[in-house]
Amino acid sequence: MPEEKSTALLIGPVSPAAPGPLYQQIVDGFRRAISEGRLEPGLALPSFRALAEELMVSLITVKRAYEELEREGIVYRRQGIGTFVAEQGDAASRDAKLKTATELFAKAAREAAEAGLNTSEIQELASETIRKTLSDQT
Amino acid sequence: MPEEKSTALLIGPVSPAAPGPLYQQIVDGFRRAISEGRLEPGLALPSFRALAEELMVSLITVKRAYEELEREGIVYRRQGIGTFVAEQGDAASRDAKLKTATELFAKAAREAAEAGLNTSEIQELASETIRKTLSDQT
DNA sequence: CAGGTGTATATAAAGATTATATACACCATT
DNA sequence: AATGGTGTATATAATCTTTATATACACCTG
Repeated sequence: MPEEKSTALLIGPVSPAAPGPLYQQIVDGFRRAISEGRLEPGLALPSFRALAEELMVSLITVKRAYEELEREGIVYRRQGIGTFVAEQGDAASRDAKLKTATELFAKAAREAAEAGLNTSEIQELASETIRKTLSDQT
Repeated sequence: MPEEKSTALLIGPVSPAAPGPLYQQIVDGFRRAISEGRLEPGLALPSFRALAEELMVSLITVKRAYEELEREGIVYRRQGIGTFVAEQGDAASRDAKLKTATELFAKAAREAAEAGLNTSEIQELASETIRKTLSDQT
C-alpha cells in the first residue's frame, strides 16, 4: 500500500493558539496548497473524520472549513463519496477575490459620492489611492 | 422663555426596534442634521441628561453617541459646559466619509492584487465598477 | 448490509457589542 | 464656598455573534 502523506505537512500546522479560528486555518492551508498546485484537481481531500483526528479538532470544524472551500468554488463535496479538489479550484479562488474587490470598490464609490464628490473626482481618488497602495508593497 | 424645540423632531425617532444600535441612530441623526445645516456651528447640543430623558435611553448611550460625533470632528465637548457643533462640522463629516472611502479603495486594490491583477488591470476594474455603481443610483 | 462518506440538529463556551446604574470631576454662577 | 448645571469614569448586566462540540442521521459503494 502507498505511504500516507501527512496532511499537516501539506497545509501546515493548526492550533487554537495560532491567530484566527481553527476552521479558518484549515481553509487557508488548503487554499494555498491548491492555488500553488500542490493538490491537483479531482484529488480527494482527507475525509472529515480522518482530518479531524489528525488535526485534533472536531468533525464539525472540518465540515465548516470544507463548506467554506466549497462556497469559494475551490472544492466540491459528494455525500457518501468524499470531498474533491475542483477542476479549476485555483481560478475559483481568484474569482472569489475579484468579486470581493469589486464589492469593495462599489462600496467606496458610494461612500465618496455621499461625501459630495462627483464621478470624475471619485475616479481620480480611486486611481490615486490604487497607485499609492500598490507602490507601498515591498 | 423661548419655546424648546424637540430634539426628536430634529434628528428623527430613536427606537430599540429600529435597525442598528441606539447610539448609532443618535449619531446618524445628528450627523445628518449638521451636514444639512440644520444645526449651526457653535450651537449647543442637548445635555447628556436632557437628551437621555427625551429619547428614553440611558445617559451612557448619549455619551457614546457624542463621543463618536467628537471622534469624527463633528462636535466638541467641554467638561462642565456642554457639547457643541464644531466650527466646520459639516466639512469634518465629509472628511470622515472620504477617509473611509480611501481606505476601502486601498483594501480593494490589495485584494485585486492578490487575485493576480496588475496595476493597470486594477485601475480598469475600479474605473468600471465606479461607473456602474454611480449610474445605478436613481 | 457493512463500512465508508458527508449532513443536520441541538448545545456549549467564549468573546464582542450594546446598554445600564452609580458615583465622580469639572465649571459657571450666585 | 455652595449650588446646580455640565461632562467623565468604573463596574456590571444583557444580548448577540462567533467558534467549536457531540450525537444522531442520510447517502453511496462494494
